[in-house]
Amino acid sequence: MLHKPDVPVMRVAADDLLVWYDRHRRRLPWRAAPGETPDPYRVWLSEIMLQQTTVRAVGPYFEAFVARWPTVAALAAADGEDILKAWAGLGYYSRARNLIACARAVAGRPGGRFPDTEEGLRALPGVGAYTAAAIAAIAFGRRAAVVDGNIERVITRLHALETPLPAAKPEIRRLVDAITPADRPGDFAQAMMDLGASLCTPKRPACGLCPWMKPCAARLAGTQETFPRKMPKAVRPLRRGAAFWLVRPDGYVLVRKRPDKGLLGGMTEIPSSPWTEDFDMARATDHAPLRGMRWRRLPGEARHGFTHFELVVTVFAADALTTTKAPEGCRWVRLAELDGEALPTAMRKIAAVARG
DNA sequence: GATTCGTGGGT
DNA sequence: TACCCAAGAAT
Repeated sequence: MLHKPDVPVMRVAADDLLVWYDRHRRRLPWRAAPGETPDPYRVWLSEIMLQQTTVRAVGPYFEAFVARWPTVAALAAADGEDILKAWAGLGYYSRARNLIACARAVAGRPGGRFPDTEEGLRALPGVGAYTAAAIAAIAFGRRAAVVDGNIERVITRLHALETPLPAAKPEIRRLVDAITPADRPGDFAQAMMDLGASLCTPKRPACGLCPWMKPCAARLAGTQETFPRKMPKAVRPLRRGAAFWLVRPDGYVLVRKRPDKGLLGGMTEIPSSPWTEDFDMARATDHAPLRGMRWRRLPGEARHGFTHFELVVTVFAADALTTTKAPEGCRWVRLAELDGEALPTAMRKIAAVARG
């Protein structure tokens, strides 16, 4: 099944990659200098932030977090709401909720230290197969098969692996495990990720500079850009909804905390209707947080793309009184302090439409 | 195994 | 413009 008589099987040398890495390693805020002992807290925090998130986007967030919460104990002792506010804009907010739970779990362990094995790490909230292996290897020098999106691309090209993702994951893991050295496993993992990020890129890989050019089966066949194979993805539907911008004459606006689970869980929102594909805009104000208001539809719309659907929100505005009580689950926030709230980007776009 | 879960930048 | 993609995890 896996035998490909037309593709020569070549020996892949971990050393060739490590030599390249020692010369070209990226300097990243969370990466310890050569010879220095990595801080498990910084390794963990960066790995959580980097899940499905670019290095560029993570940078400022990582710096802000370690400046404000220098240790896992400090993070564990922090107000959860402050952490959500600091995370706002980075996306995938369940990560922030798991971050809090994980910090508190670690702080409650003997010595307040992270587990130093892949298995122990895997049991922590928000730590899956990739992150557990990455922390074990990078922070604790454990030999572990680290497989992220970069490494999937590198490995499927190296072996010209025809199996489409995600079905290919178990085989990729075996192939990575087979070449992971006992010495410098953390550097090896980071080297493969650097390779995927800088040379073995999705488009126009720089094969001429690659330390693994010779053993790469896809390069030999000239098909490197076609890997990894992937299952076609579903079309993204369009959902619509309404948001309700209620302001008081003294400069307060009504906001609401979203349920802890689900989309934008635990974050602050401009009170909104559900978002559906068959939203009835004529009955939009049925979803308003307060009845009996003179809701007027504002010009323009807020558009935002989520992973699995496209969103278009129509904004309705009304004037409240200084004495208007906030409905259940809602609260008043000073307009000038709205930016400091745990507002996801989608909500900031809605606020921008409302404020003209 | 398939879905759900954000956001910004690159092409 | 309309995709694609990024140091994935939880359910």
